[in-house]
Amino acid sequence: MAKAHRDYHPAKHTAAPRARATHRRVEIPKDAEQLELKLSGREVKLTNLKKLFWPELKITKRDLLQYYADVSSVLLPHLQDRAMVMKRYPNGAAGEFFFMKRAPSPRPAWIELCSIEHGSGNIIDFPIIQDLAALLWVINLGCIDLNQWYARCDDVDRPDYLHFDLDPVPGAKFEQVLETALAVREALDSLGMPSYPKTTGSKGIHIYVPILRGPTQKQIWTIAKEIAHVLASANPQLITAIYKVANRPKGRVLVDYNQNAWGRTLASIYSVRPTPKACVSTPVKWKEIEKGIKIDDFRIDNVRKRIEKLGDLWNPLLDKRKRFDLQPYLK
DNA sequence: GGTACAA
DNA sequence: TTGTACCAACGCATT
DNA sequence: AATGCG
Ligand SMILES: [Mn+2]
Ligand SMILES: [Mn+2]
Repeated sequence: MAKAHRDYHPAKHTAAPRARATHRRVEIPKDAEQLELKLSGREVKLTNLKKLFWPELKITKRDLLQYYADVSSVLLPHLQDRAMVMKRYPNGAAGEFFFMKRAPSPRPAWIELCSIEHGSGNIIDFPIIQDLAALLWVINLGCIDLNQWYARCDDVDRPDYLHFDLDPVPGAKFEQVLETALAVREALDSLGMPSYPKTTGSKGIHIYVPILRGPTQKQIWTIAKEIAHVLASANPQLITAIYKVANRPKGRVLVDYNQNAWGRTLASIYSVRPTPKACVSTPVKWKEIEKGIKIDDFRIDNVRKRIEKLGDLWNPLLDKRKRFDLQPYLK
């Protein structure tokens, strides 16, 4: 394999034979402490099912697994073919966490891998979450939210989207995040870029733009940076794009373009977050942002009902067509 | 959450 | 048998 | 070259 450098990161996708049936509702029993589930012929062992992941809310690890099983049909397409960074909370939402990139062993033979060479020469075998069995396997490891790469495994330096990560600087209220989101949409509209918002489930909003695959992550970063700085200068009382924390004016909303970088990730759509109320990163309509929403309107206990009603509002992010062509904007 | 290894 | 360590790492900006 | 940042 050729050596990795800034704009070239070889990767190899190790795929097992596919068994990707869409499932009827999978029901995880409430009375078992551990069990093995057989899903399309794949056995996955689920453990510590009665452990309280949110003690105050009486939400168990079993309940978290059940949530992910229930949303899997809308979630899995967004994870397809992407390396997954695991953020593991074996002792629940308030417990300590650690990041893990290598798919741990032993593991089921059907866990697919994305082997990515890093600039340092390190080669890391990330897991890819391709089906319900793999999803439950990774949640059982203690993952609460899911953090997948922006680029698919067959070309890990050419992402499928550009995004803006809106973070309130201390002192800023969520209303300002909403206002900033609308300003970002307006700027993207004027460039002809389609844009889709979701709550992060934590404190901010993510806005994604589906793009035609082609530009490198670095080129996408450059464009996002330009847009963020234009927005900040046009709305200096509301928005900042300053990278250094100490120089960042208080009470503004950071339009963080810096996450558009190789090997970085954000919490995925439909991820439960390790917050006190078990909030979920939830796609919303621009109309809802205009009307006003709150982060904790969307939680592990009510998002399933919303999905039943609205389907996957981010389905356009998966569309092969109707993706924005950044080519004319590349330097 | 699960393994490896030391005590 | 129990206890503890381990489990990631990029690249750009600033200094 | 080392540190800060997310
Ligand atoms: Mn954020
Ligand atoms: Mn951020």
